[in-house]
Amino acid sequence: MPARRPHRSAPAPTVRRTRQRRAIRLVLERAGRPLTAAEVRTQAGRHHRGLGIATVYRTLNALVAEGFLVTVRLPGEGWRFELAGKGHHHHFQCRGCGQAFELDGCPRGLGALAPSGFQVESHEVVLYGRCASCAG
Amino acid sequence: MPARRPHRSAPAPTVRRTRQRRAIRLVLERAGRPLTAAEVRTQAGRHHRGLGIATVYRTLNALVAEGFLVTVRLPGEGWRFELAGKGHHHHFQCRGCGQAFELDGCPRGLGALAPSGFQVESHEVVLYGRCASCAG
DNA sequence: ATAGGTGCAAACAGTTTGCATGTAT
DNA sequence: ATACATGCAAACTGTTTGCACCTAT
Repeated sequence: MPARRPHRSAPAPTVRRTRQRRAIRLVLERAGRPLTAAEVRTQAGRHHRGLGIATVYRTLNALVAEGFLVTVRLPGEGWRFELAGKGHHHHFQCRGCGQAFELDGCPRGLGALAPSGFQVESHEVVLYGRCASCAG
Repeated sequence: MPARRPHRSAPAPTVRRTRQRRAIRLVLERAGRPLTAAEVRTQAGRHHRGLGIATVYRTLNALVAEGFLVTVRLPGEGWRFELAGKGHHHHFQCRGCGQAFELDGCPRGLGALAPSGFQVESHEVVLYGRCASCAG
């Protein structure tokens, strides 16, 4: 029987404040829209040269685990990350620049589309078109 | 100046009827819902052992190019393929079995969700929950 | 001093492509 | 007979993981 670690002694794993993490958090806080890992790397890389993509993913996933970010997936696209706590909303993707944006509001009566016997638990809505910059 | 190929002489590339293509078309015709390449391979493979995944993709993409199939992409999922010509519709994905199903109808007023300055060109709606089999 | 973080490169999954062989025409 | 189709393996993209080195604590 292996010696059991004494109760209450598990050292809370220290979360360190590194330059990379500061930069990544800052980028997300300022974005106001969901960002891909590549977008985060590019934007954070302006302040911190040579930021590795693995570090970006690890940090983003850690921020999701601690509840600071949530993930967003659009059809045919990779992971995006946005600030948590915004409540139910949907997204818009621009066909010009490819960027994703947040939308307010939610259409009603979506559940009525499901055939009988199907139980609807949640839904996603994505609008496509041109963002304000690309439409101009 | 390179010798130009004579007008009207391009030999129309013959499309061959192979066992694999028959099987793949048949699977899609009978599915009644969008299938992944892996699903197509499994189902076609019942009639044709040892069907290569590359052949499945090449055939599916050819069938899309000739207008027999259309592609469907759900958030976080790979390509799916369904029969063309069904008109505008959306999809349901079961959280139990992961399968995708077609829905009828379309909610109105989605465009109203977009902020001013954004031009909405199209939209996607995906419902999630449990299909009739998985809900039972 | 030490646990945790970083960057590189390798591993991975889904999809596509190159090439030698097979086969419908 | 010929050109298109197939199957395997390699290439590719986006994401994750292993590992030696680095650094905040």
